[in-house]
Amino acid sequence: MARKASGRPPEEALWLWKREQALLKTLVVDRDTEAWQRDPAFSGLQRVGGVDVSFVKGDSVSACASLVVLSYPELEVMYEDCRMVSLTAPYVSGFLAFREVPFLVDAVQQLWEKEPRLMPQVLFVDGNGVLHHRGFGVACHLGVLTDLPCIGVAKKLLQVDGLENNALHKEKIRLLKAGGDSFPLMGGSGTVLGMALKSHDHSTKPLYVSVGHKMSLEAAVRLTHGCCKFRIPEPVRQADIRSRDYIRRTLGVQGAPALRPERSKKAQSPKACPQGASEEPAGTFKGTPSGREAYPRFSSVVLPRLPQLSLPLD
DNA sequence: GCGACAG
DNA sequence: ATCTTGTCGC
Repeated sequence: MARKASGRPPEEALWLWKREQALLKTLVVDRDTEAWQRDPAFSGLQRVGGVDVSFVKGDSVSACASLVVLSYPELEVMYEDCRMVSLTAPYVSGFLAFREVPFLVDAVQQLWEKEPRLMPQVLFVDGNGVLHHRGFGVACHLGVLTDLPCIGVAKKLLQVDGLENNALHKEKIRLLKAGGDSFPLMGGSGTVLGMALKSHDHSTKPLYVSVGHKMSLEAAVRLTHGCCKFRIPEPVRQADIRSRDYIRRTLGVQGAPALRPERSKKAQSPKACPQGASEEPAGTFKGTPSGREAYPRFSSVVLPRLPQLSLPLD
């Protein structure tokens, strides 16, 4: 029952999405807002979060959205939430957030309701922040909707505003010596959109870090390096590993030759991990008249619902 | 036809 | 994103 991907949205929808991005972009804060962000050792920082969405192989609709929270600086998982969702919007470069962000916001919202003390003080997002076609990537989008500091971490350079993955760029990468080394990514307008970061000593491919929300680029790069045990920042890496694992166990019985006849979909709770209450797949926009509003919009709907940001005191 | 294309 | 085994290195 692998549903197929919707084609490219009509220009009408893309126009609305661009308008949405332009509106929300005015709310982005691209500087440090928390004391720990300026501390040389990030003292005061205790919880870092990561989000990711993994897909079912032959299906472009079924996916697993995950949110994990790790302790800092130990980087041990203290919270995990994986849930199957049905994506409605197709993937369109430049509009990734409209496909994935609603589910990530839900996950954050649920964490706030059930384990507010575990709310991360910063979120690592798989994708770009201001390093984006219109300066508002998925990391900015999630940051604004949740009001949490966010860092965009992409694995490939998004070639926008004059940025090119050309010979010169590759040479700069080759010159990065040790983990933590980086160089600025300057857009055509002379603005630094992000940094290419060698996340650890023996990594060939850099990470492309950009500001998502409520954090300076300098702090974002420094913290990203501080969260890398491997090339991918541990919060995002754990979210990725666990979401894929969840999928593998969810349809492992049906997908491959059943080695274990008695294996339903019940196995999940290593730590303090709510496994998505196993209800109907989220993302099936209920109060939506079928036919109209083919794609979700949420800014003005979600913002008022979110709780006031007041970091839990320990 | 060719290059781009976050996830 | 996903399709995919072994292999080289610490």
